[in-house]
Amino acid sequence: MTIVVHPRSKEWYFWHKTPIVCSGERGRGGYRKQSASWRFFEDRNVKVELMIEEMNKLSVNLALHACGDEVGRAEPDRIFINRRRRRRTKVESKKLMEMRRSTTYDEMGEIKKGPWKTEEDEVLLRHVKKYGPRDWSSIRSKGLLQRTGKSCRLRWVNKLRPDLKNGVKFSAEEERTVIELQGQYGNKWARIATHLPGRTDNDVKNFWSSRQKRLARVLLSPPSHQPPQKSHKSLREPPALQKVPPFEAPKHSSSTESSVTSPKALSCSSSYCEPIQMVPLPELMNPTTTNAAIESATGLLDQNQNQNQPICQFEYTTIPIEENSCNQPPLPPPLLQDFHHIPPPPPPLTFDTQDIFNQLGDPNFFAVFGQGGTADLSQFPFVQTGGEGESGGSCGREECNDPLMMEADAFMDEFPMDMFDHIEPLPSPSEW
DNA sequence: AAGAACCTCAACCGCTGCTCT
DNA sequence: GAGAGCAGCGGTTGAGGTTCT
Repeated sequence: MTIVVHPRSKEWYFWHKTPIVCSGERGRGGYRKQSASWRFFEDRNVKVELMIEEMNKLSVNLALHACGDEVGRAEPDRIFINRRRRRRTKVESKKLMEMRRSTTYDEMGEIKKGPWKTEEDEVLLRHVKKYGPRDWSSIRSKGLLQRTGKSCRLRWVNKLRPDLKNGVKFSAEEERTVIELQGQYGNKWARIATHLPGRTDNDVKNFWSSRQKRLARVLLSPPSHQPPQKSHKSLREPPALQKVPPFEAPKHSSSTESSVTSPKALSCSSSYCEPIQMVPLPELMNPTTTNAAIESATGLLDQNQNQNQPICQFEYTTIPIEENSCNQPPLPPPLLQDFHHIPPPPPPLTFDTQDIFNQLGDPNFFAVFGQGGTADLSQFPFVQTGGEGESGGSCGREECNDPLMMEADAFMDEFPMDMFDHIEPLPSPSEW
């Protein structure tokens, strides 16, 4: 986290993954490190004391703009942080990128994070040339780069190492290899990568992860809602997904494991593996066969076929599916191999504004701010604490009394309309 | 044109195991 | 043998790009 101050506008940029813009007039009394909400910054390694001191010195008030994931509001003594996962528009993304490119920011002695610059790569390459790919931490101790040894090593291994197939998609052969080896070794990406020249463990991991997500989505999407590829996904399937020929792959031998929910069962650690015939992935795209295949593979068809609403149990979850889709002839069990590693369906959107307010209703939520306790709730304008307090004043609208009733956009409406007009790309440093 | 959904990939984090003192 | 430091690994996150609505 880095703090950037614009000398003219006195805007503060708290540089994390995304900037938070702070500007405006100072309230009476200046800032004090008082509110538990400062923890928000402390957790991000912001030098809070310095920040407060500087803010008081410059007489700037703090208002948090929505320029990324963090959204909040500030009052003279405290800051209210909310988090809102909002996808940036293209315009916002461009602005952000422009800001990042044009901003030179004070390192304040902190470790640099984020994307690598060409100059940094060059420094790293020079170091490796001279000393070999080792002593990563010495790069920082020698003052060559403000990066951790870990970060340097990662950069070298994943991007700078010679003979890497950067930007080259996995061939069908490579995909086959990964699938096969994953079945053999489990998620030992580094080990798998040793069989793939020019590929890193990160490459393999990313490939596998993408593939799993894709498969999971295909499996979880209701068959009846799959018109002749309304889902644009399979139109964009990578070639290998469509062309991977059948191949031999190990199979879990334990019949009891096939429907077990333990994640341990996901990897083929069993010593007894027998080769099975794999079904080409395009089969998975067929909604009429997929669910039946799952049922067949998990051995649940028999259990459920008498029920009115057929259920396809898949690993951890139970998925109601369309009646007719389970009446299709099942595929042979080998298809199971491909489903073993699919994670349970993701939870609902993790951290949107509604979640925030749900959490605000939970007394334990504020424990994360360190000073815990419901007594602190009064500091938060969106939480009804029973008493009147000053909290109500900061809200100014009756609907705010019920956090659960407050919509995300209503929260945004709390900001002055012109506040967001303030967000403009920083001028280039030369103009400062 | 704008937004949503999805994909890819770079980079970070936490943990583990190894090596050295 | 204990502890510190480091390298490596696997999981996760988030930015940016692409495609579709």
